Amino acid sequence: MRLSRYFLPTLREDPAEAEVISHKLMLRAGMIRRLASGIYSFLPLGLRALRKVERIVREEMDRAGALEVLLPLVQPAELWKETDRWDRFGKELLRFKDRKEHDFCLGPTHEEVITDLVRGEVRSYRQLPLILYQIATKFRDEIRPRFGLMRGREFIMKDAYSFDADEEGLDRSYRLMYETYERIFSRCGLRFTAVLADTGAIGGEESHEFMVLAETGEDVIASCPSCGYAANLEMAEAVREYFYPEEEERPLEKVSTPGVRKVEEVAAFLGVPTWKLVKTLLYLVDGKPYAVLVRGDHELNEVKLRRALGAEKVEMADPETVERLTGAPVGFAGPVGLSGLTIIADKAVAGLKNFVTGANEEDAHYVNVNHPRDFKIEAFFDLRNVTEGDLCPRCGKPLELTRGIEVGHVFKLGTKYSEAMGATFLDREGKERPFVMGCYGIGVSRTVAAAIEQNHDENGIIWPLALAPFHAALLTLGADSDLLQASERLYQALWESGVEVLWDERDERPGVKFKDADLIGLPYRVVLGKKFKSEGKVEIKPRRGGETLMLSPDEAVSFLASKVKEAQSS
RNA sequence: CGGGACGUGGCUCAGCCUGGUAGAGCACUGGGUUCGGGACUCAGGGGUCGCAGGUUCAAAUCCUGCCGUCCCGACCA
Repeated sequence: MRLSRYFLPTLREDPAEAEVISHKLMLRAGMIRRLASGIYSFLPLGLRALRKVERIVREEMDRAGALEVLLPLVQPAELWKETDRWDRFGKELLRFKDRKEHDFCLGPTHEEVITDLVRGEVRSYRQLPLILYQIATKFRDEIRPRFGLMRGREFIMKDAYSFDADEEGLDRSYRLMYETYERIFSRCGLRFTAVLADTGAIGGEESHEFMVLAETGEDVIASCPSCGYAANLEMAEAVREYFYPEEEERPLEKVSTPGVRKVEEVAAFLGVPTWKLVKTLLYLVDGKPYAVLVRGDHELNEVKLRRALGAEKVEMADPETVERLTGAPVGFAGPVGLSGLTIIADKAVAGLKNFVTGANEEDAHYVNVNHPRDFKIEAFFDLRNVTEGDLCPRCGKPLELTRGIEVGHVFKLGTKYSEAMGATFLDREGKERPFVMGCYGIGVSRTVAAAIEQNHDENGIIWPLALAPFHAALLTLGADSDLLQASERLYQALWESGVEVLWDERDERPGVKFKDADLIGLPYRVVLGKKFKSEGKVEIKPRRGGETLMLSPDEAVSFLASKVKEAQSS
């Protein structure tokens, strides 16, 4: 492609709308443009990168024996009512009516549609297992879209669904998809890890997330360098036991703490360490009030809370509810004297002596609180986020916390959807049974952003060869006809030998070409300039750094062709 | 949904507090010089100052409402 004829509007300055690096760079490199909040157009360069991811996904899914379909974006409400998700799915489900006043939604995911398709067509265990997938646009009306393609409302996703006759079959399909995902992200040239995950709103039994490791990731991963255990925060079990020093229980005492609410403020005010405080968090769990106790220096994890109580929905009580339950404004809740709700606690609270809590009274705290002397805890659970220093639940060595971007998610769904929708087949004995299902997603557009988030420097993107929109940039520095003719011959020869090259033959100064080349970050930069005129050599420089090669045009072609071939066969 | 910030040529922003003929840099068009890390110069084109109302002799500027965008939080592949 000749750059003078390409559509590549690069920006020299960071656009005001972007905060994270991948978003800034994608805008600056002319890959995407925003149409509305969380909704983006792909420009030619961005589309080429997207297609690279899609192609790898497609090849690997096909290799695994999955079959590609294309399902509708617009879906009728009736289908969603069958699984009750019409009511249960939050506002992310964008609903609307057609001209006949029939309810529809934009598909945020396609379990209902695929289950409907399969229940109509698949009758026998002999047709199983079946794995169907699509690469398509999804729409989720996110509460707060942000970070460009990382959390858009409209996005490209690969979603796959497996149908098996039994649990063993599901295990095989799940394993197959897990391995396929490892192949996909390896081929993309990304550093990633698979972690244990919660199944969330989609529901199901077992789940792993595939995380691209990047400092700027939204998710925290707990991993164990010794044994390879890895889980996201919701799943990482806090196994560390605390043995508190023997202390005599001192008498309960109410102290005045005017205007002091936050843990750090209270600790500083009373001159005690933050771990001697116990936070009392008020929650509505499926509508019922709970007081949840967590040590002052720990953080409650709501997903753990939901799971511990087997609840559908947990939400923090609003200030009015807090006041009604405790008789005090937010910031002074405590377990002593609380009634009409259930008190539970994180395990780390067990055995803590003479701690500090709110007094359910404005500007007052209790000191020397003791359990069970002063109040009663119904049950202890693992409710807190692990922190640096927590121990691996599998091998007991210290855990490390790193950040990642979720690009893939695999679930075992079981029969949740097939039962709800009456999707059944006849087994060997002629008995009707629901399909045992799995579902497997990859955020395709997010993967592009994650790749940039993981691979960039102060000058721009540094594409992994497998995802690069072009393999190389050819810069012609100068406009004399010899140079242009030699460049054109090289350009043709590169394409003919399988090297996708973007030729910058614009009438621009060298600095402009170098800056743009760095910004769009193609893996190799090939320069024809002075050295070519004097010595007949072209300059090849890897974008990632490393030595610059001076080669003849023929050598340059075979060098780049071999690099490309190498990457494609890995 | 709560809190905060912002909205002025395609982009980045100044001007607003203290009302008085709409600006800069980049980008774009034409000329000249330049040519290995975002050149210089001359001449140009391009703006309902987010929208609607109000105050005023006069509103980008002050007031009210709405819309949009971004950030933090709750939520989520």
